[in-house]
Amino acid sequence: MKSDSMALETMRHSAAHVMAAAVRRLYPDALFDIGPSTADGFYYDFDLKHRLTAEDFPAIEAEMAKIIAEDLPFCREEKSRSDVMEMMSARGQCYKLERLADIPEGEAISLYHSGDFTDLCRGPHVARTGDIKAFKLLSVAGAYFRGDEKNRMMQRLYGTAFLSREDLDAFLKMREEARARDHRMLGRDLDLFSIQEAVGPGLVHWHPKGARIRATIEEFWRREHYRAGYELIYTPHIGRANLWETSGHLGFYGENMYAPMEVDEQRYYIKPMNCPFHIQIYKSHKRSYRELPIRWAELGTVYRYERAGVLHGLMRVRGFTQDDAHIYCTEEQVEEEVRECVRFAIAMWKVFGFEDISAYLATRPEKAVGDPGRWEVAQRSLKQALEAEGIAYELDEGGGAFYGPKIDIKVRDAIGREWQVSTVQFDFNLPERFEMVYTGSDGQEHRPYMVHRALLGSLERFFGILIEHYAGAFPLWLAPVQAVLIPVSDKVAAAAQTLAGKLRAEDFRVQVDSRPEKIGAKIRDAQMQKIPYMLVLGGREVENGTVSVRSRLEGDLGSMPLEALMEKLNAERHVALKQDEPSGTA
RNA sequence: GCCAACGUAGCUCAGCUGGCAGAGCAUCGCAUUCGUAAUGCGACGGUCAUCAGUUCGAAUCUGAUCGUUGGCUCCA
Repeated sequence: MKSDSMALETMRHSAAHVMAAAVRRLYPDALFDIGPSTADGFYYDFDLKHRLTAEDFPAIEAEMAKIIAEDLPFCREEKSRSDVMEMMSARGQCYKLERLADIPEGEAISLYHSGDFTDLCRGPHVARTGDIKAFKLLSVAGAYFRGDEKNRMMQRLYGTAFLSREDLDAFLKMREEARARDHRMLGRDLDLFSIQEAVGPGLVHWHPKGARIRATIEEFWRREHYRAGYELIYTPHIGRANLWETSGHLGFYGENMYAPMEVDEQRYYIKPMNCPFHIQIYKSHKRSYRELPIRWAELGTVYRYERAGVLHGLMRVRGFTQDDAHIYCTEEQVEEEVRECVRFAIAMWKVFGFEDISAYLATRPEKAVGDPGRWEVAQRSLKQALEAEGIAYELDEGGGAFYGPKIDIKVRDAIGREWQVSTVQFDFNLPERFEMVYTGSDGQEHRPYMVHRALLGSLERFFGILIEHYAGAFPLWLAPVQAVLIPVSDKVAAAAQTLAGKLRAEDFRVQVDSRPEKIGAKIRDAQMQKIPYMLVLGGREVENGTVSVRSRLEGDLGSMPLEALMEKLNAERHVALKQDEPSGTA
């Protein structure tokens, strides 16, 4: 397995060389940067006059196929720095010269030759170009030299390669699958949400069906928070400039904040964060150690200016609602509080069908505020929480924010993609800036520990992930329309309305499709809208007091009495929610 | 913000080197009253993203703006 992945990486890197060689044959003026393998393929960065587009791919692929058919050997050659420098200068390969300068003095400098193509490269490579089994070019995009936006923009050509044709086909099929469940497309087709030019980019409209799902999520979220010992609060959407000066956001987050509005000669900013408001509630009166831990949660809507190029459907927006909470506690309580946060996050994700959960632990960076002893306490608690809950994690040493260490939790969706979602982070900055204190049992003032945490992240992004995870086919408890009633003819239309009324009285979300269409057409529409159940009602059913039930997944289930249907639906909608059991997160 | 591509009816798309704006689906109307993935006929629907320019004439060519997409950078 390990050696397989090594072999794959090596082959992809070699494929990048072959692609570069092909580009050189087709565009002799091309300057080369680097061409590494990536998680699912490879790329190579070029600087060339011709603007590459997907239309150029067939020609490049054909040239690559030719090079592979030539079955050229990859030959390694070590050379002196000056020799390589001379060679690259002669060819005008300025990017290669810069890369050469990066190689530390004393380290071996190697070239790889394959036919007439030579590249400065550490290797390793496959033995011959013919070892590249299956490849395909995927896309072209701009990329800054060395990833720095101050540098020149290169043309990055992406491709992928696999050890077999079957693997490549499987990969392409998976890509197709990911495209088919794109939340932007499903959001429109299932009438869940929209983002409109007339209103502005990154601003989300939740249509009735999307809103119904959101309301269901929010109800569940609130109930679980109360059960877990949180209090819920509401705070304003704007606040005076002075508040943001105290918090420091105007200084270090100002670029992401919207311009202020002036009211009564005071400047007000729309909030990019909820924290200062939560802190103000904390500071509304003197706090005792007896009140701690304090856990306050809010579905807090914030607005952040995100650069135009980064917006993406629901995944990256400019206005969004965080499922935010802040915990204020004593040092003794830190460990337990952090562990509860992690436990709560895991429980939450499992309810929504995400089972594969892992994490990053990011620790103290070079530049940091706060007492190192407190950082130590915080980091230890985060580590212990992950280990106690059995969550696999990667350590990102020095990757924390300047104000505190954090855990980021990631989940894998139904088609294996990872999403970074929940976060638990300490803050040693805001309690100082706002001079937050509590009175201890010793009668002295102490600084509380402060933890920010979001379980779902933002409702918008969470919704996007959820749509793609379920491919729009939501489980019964989330489905905006749980069942559609299909009267066979007008003769039973009234009976259908009566039945719908009975189901609504039991909190089922049902609609009646009374259009003068054939049953087949109504079934088809319901299937395409991914409605879990279709209830066909005709003379037979009305006479017997039954309904004919069709499941979205299993097809025709035959007739059953109304009571049996309700029982079935009830059992199914309560599976995830476990409504009558304690949540186990308190 | 940067590089590139794109923007024609609610949706998916056609519209050739500049010469009358099109189809399917959806919507609406009429007929059909139907038994588990598309009933038939008809109608409505567009400042061709916006604004300038070139031209006798622009959906088509040029520029700017807005927006979208794929990446880069960012993601306190």
